[in-house]
Amino acid sequence: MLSSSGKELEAMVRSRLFDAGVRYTPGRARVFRLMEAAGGPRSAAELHGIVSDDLPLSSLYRTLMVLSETGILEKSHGPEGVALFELSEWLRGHHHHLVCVQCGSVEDIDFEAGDEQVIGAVAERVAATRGFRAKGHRIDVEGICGECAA
Amino acid sequence: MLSSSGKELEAMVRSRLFDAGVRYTPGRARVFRLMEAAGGPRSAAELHGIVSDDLPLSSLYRTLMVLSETGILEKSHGPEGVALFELSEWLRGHHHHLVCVQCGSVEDIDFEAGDEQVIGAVAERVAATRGFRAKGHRIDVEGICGECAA
DNA sequence: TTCCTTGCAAACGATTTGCATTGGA
DNA sequence: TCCAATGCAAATCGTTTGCAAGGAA
Repeated sequence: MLSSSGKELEAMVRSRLFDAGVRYTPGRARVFRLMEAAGGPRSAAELHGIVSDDLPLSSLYRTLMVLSETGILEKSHGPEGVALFELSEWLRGHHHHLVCVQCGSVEDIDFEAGDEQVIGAVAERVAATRGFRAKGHRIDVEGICGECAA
Repeated sequence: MLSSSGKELEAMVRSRLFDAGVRYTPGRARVFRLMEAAGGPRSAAELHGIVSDDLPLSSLYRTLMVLSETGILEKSHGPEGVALFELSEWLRGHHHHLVCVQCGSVEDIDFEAGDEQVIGAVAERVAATRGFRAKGHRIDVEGICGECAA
């Protein structure tokens, strides 16, 4: 679940961009709202498909880069290597992903606090045995989504 | 830890390639041994750096593709989007990764059986609430490696 | 001989960048 | 006025592919 509602999030984004000396333009607002509405990581191509009308790919990429550099979005990569973007954790809240190995869809999923705590503890303990200081973890649950199972 | 030792693994690879009607050539053996020796996922560029002498990138890519298609290797993507390859689970055994957010290095890490069981159960339970049938999971523990912390 | 494999060079596709233009504060 | 933001086209870079030559069965 999102940690705050629309207006609040937008205010947080606006102020972070301001602090970075970057304008909150209509184009950026548009991309931000798309990401807010998305239920998981999205590729530039998918986003472009939605706003295909008047938003050049290069501008979209530039917007995604600015939002990533300012910490609004986080960038990752799907199984085929295409870049995927999603709201970063301080806006969206900590979560994981359900990845369908059949159709490739990716959905956000929230674990319960208790489960998170257990997993975090395991991660820290195991990492420590290698002189590694754990800061966080990323989990992809792989399987078959409802659509594909039907 | 690897589930079997060198000779055994090679025999498994050889027979799987044979079943697929693919030859176990010196070039493929060479790449396989590199992957066996690697302690984590490796990019084509990294591998090429090791055998730079006489192995064209295109041949290396083709070898990696053949080994992936036959299930010897698994392909994923690093934070910058470059393709990474590693021995697949039936050869290497189930494991996870320690990812250093500073230098980008990726090391294999084995969780204890008990921890795996707990995590697997959580993943299945959570996935089920979304009509998703969990088959497995992938965990990246992010943090600072010993080298970078020093 | 018949396929599979290899190397080279060319092709690809996703992403990035140079540059001139537009627009907001 | 001034600097950031935009659009377009061209450039990049990792990766893939066509094609002809080399080799094993």
